[in-house]
Amino acid sequence: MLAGEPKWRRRKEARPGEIVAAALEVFAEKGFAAARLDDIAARAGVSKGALYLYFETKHDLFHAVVRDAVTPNIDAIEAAARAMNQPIGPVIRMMLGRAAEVLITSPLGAVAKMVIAESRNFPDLARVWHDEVVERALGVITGLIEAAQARGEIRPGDARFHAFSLISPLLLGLLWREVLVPAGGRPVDIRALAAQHVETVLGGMLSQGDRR
Amino acid sequence: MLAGEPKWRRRKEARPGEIVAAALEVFAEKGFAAARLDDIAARAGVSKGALYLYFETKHDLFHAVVRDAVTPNIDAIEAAARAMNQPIGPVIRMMLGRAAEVLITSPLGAVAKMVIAESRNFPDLARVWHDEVVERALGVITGLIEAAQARGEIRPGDARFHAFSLISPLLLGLLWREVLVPAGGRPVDIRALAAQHVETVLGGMLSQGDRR
Amino acid sequence: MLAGEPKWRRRKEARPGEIVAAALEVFAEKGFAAARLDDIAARAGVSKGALYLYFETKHDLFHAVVRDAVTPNIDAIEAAARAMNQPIGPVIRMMLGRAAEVLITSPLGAVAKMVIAESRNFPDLARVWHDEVVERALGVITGLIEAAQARGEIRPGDARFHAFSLISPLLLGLLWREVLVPAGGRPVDIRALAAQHVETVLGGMLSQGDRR
Amino acid sequence: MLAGEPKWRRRKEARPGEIVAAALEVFAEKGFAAARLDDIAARAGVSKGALYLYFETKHDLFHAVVRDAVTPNIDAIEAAARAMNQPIGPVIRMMLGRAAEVLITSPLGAVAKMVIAESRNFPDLARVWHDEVVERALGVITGLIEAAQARGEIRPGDARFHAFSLISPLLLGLLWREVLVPAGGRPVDIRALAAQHVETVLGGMLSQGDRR
DNA sequence: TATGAATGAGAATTCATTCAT
DNA sequence: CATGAATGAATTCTCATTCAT
Repeated sequence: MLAGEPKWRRRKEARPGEIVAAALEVFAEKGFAAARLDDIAARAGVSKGALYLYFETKHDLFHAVVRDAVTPNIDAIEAAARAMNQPIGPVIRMMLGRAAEVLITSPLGAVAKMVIAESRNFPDLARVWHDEVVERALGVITGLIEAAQARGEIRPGDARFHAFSLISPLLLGLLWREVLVPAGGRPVDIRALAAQHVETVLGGMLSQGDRR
Repeated sequence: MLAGEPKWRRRKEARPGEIVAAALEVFAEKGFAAARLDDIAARAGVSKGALYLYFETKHDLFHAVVRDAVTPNIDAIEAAARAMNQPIGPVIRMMLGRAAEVLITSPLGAVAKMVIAESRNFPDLARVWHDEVVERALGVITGLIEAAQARGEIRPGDARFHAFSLISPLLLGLLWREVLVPAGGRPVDIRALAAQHVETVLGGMLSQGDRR
Repeated sequence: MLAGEPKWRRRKEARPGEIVAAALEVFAEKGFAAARLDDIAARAGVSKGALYLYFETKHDLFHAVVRDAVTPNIDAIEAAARAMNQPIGPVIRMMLGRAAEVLITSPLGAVAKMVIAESRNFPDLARVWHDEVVERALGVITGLIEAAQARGEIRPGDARFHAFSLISPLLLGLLWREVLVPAGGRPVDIRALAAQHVETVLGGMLSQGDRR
Repeated sequence: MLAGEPKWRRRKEARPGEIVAAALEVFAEKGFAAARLDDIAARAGVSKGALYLYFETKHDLFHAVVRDAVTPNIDAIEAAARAMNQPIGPVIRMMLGRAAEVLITSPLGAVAKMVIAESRNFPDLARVWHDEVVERALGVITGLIEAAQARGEIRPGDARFHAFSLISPLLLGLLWREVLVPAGGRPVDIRALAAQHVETVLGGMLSQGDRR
């Protein structure tokens, strides 16, 4: 070994992130209960004991995984809400396109699966998802629709239901990819699905004169 | 315990069903790994050992739970496919209404959650769902849409994507009820959601002359 | 089914014997602890509950198996002791030949294996074997040798050791057959082994003038 | 517990040996199936879980016990084969004396008992014994005898049977000590038995001129 | 008598967590 | 900080024994 070269590099800063990343993989693969800390430690390149330097318990680590996946996306959603005064058609197209992009490229799908699976065992995580992700995204879209209805761009009808109508194929696509493709289902082109869906729904939602 | 009350009673016929019902509850509540056979036995009013008279392993019992929930619904889907030559609007309205009814009143929601959660640990169950439930339902609807497109009732566009568009809010509603309502989310009226959604989507899908 | 023909034949008398025979097979195959009463019952063509009509416990059944194998052989040994006043050579040849025959054709080998295996868990069975089988057989032979020594037919030396010398290859052959042949060992011709052994040992034991 | 006394100590090197030793005791006492890992752990001064740090399963531990007892004795046997060109009488006397010593002072007796008991459940262990212990020892002695027959020192006759004749009282003595002495049998002086037996058998085997 | 469904104590095995090093 | 040996509570699965039928 070369003198002066440290046996291992101190990475106090990086460690928690690496552990969370490894944990995400293992939790997504096995589910919370079936995931073994041994595996997570091994995948993070760390000893089992080291996990406990950064996280109090397995539950704690799971929380961190979910929160870490949620946090960055909150801001993205908030930002999207700025463009609220544009004509609704292009706004919706843009938002769904962007949302599809996020879902495809981030681990949100895997985390969503975990939250669904463990919602009864970790009610607080389900609450975080509800409050910070779902309700927020839904609120933004519902707000856009209500404003558009007020302007006469969109036909009357429950704005929240309209938001559900718009978002839901993304969830379906997500779970399809996470659950059914590994089981032999043919892959779904989420972007294309979202694009066609938006046009269909806009076609049904927009007032006669606003079809564009 | 009342004197003269037998410690147990022979129930060979009824037992498996009772056990599967109890197992469904516990698995839905805790997930596969976290569910304890003790709890399942207790909820079924049976000793732990009795479980093994009817099911070889915990895995086996889980399989039985999923299959028992799937089987009866397969026929319902098949039956729905008969009405294929009606004008598409009423047919779609009827089918989605009926599907919403089934999802609301059957344990399919809970089972879907379990399948999503354990898709990696039980790939064969994910496959059963894919083949027997999802692909089948999707196939029926896709077929209807293609026929309607051939008749000029529905605009061009990927028929499978249209089917996704139609079905997806049901999945969202389902998971909303299973996951987010217990976490404090406000309940969703799945029937009303389905009703409004159908009208919106039909509005966007139907050709100009067919709006009805 | 022919009228008048009983569904099954009452065999109150035969049952215990059939059960013991089945138990011998299973115990010999698996050992006491690993033997399952289910298997014994099945092999005896009887329900598990029926076992308890004839034997109080699994231990009890094991006792019965060992005793049933031992009892008939005791008399044979006793009978052999009558011929004690013949010249020793032919007597020994005859006795060992007969013993080899018994060991080859009776389940004594299997039972011996069981007794060896369970001697610590069933000390009383080891005692029965010691008292009723081993010590008895040994006593007879030791007596014969002592008498022959008194007559000057056999050289001086510990008569009991001489008895050990004579008997031991039979035990070896027995265990060879039970243990090593199933593991790939080449079979031993116990009769031939006994025959050659007797001549060798007699050659060493007999006084000079008595070689015959 | 004394304050300051650690709940456990790191013993990575020593542990496996300690556990195997404890396991040998318990297996020899109870047999494989009836031995409880709890007992083994307690006797090794270790927690139940620690067993699984060193051995995958109970079967695995049993294997280790048998192999550990066999291995060192293989070399001893091989070494004994060097002296092959001496006159046969002294060689045989020496070998049997040494063998008796090994059997008396090593746990081979207990292990032999276990192998006999579990030969059907662990056929591979029976095979190891056959190949590594029995056949090897027998081979050496058979070889010696054949050489001596070629030199005319020993009378004609099946050399392998002669080897059986020589060895068998050791097995008898062994099992006597393991099985019958605990059941009340009077102890056997294996050394004296071996000594007298060798002389008797040599007396019958050696050619006329070679009696020494 | 005979059955076999049901029991429940017990055993092997796993794994989150701790702590001496 | 970091390690990983050790712990022990928890869990699945087995099987001798019982007892309603």
